[in-house]
Amino acid sequence: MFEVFFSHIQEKVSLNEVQKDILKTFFIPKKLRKKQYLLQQGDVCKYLSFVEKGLLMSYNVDDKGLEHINMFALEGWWSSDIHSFFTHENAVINIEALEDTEILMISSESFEEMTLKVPIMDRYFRILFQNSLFTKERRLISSISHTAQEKYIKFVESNPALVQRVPQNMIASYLGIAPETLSRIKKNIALGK
Amino acid sequence: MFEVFFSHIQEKVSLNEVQKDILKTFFIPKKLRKKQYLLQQGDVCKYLSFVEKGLLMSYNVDDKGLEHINMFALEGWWSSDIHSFFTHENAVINIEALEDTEILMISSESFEEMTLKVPIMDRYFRILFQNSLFTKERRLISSISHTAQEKYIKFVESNPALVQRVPQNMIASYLGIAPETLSRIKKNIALGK
DNA sequence: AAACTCTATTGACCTGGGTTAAGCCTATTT
DNA sequence: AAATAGGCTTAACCCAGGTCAATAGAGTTT
Repeated sequence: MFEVFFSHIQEKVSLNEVQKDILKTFFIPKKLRKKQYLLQQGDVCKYLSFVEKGLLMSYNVDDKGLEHINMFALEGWWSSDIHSFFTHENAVINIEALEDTEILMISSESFEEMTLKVPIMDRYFRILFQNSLFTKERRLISSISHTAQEKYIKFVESNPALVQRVPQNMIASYLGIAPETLSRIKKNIALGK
Repeated sequence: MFEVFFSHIQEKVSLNEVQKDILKTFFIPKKLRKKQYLLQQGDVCKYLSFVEKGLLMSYNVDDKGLEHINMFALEGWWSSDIHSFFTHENAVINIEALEDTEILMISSESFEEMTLKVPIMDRYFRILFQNSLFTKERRLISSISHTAQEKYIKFVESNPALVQRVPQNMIASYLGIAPETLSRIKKNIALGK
């Protein structure tokens, strides 16, 4: 159950067996069925979750009632409404399983305790957040300076696994374009642009 | 010189005098004149900088030669090309002073050493990055689901200080809209939308 | 296998905001 | 104080991509 988990953490910091055993006590394994919610907008996000197997997506519904996918989380990714998790304010996103999924969850109280008992986890999450930060930065730049077609091409290049596993209308939503537009883009690309 | 600096850090973690003295040895004070570059696209970003006084902006030039402002940094904010700073790859952004500015800089080697000598700084930066992460997330959601006018109104609400200190065309660039559009939006708002 | 439900495609039409270009106003610079 | 530059506004025009609507598989349910 913890294979993917420890291997991902050890890409960033090293852990000894004692630390691993302590970590295991803080995380709760959970299985989600396809289409099952992990979090609903308006609830407080009590857990930060690591995907061991499967696929999650998070999305928000805007003031006009439109859904926008914010992020997908494959094996080895974390998912949560970070703001809600750390402040206990209401979540602004929904998290849903796109496939049957196995996760490891930690509550915010446990998170606090974990960083005190295994301080190197502050370092792990510092590195994790700093990496996500620059990925988001790139996405933000891309959302402003690229055309819909350029965004799609970049997405396919950097997320080949998702293209296989996620329906096309969800990729459109993630890219912030209409599904009809994505369909036309694919046609253009097939015709050699 | 370190007043704003320590007060900001101590909003997130507490430091004793010994830790403060150690930290002081890692940071280099520097003064920048208005319009002076702190970093240019293509160079490696050697420093992470904290703004004690003044105002920085970072921007990138896209494939089409268009400039996009990514972020402003007022007193109490950090600025750098995080990715370049941590990986030593070439920076994709420029950082420039919009006013005469005083900063505290730390090199990446010093950063590493600092986190080893004062491990609570891993925690400080974990919290800092996690907060920036959710701010970026919000901006990304906003860039997709709001109209140009809504984006501007939100910006004014959440950044009143910047509206005073930054020229309008730069705010337009930050919001990803044409300066002409922003001018029209302000007119609309003045006319009661 | 018929009835639903989801997803993708295609066409016709429309609009928010980009582009181009001109003119104006306020600071700097010389 | 004249010249130059940077910033702001306005108008005319245009287009990438959104919206609406119809059609058609592909997968599920009864």
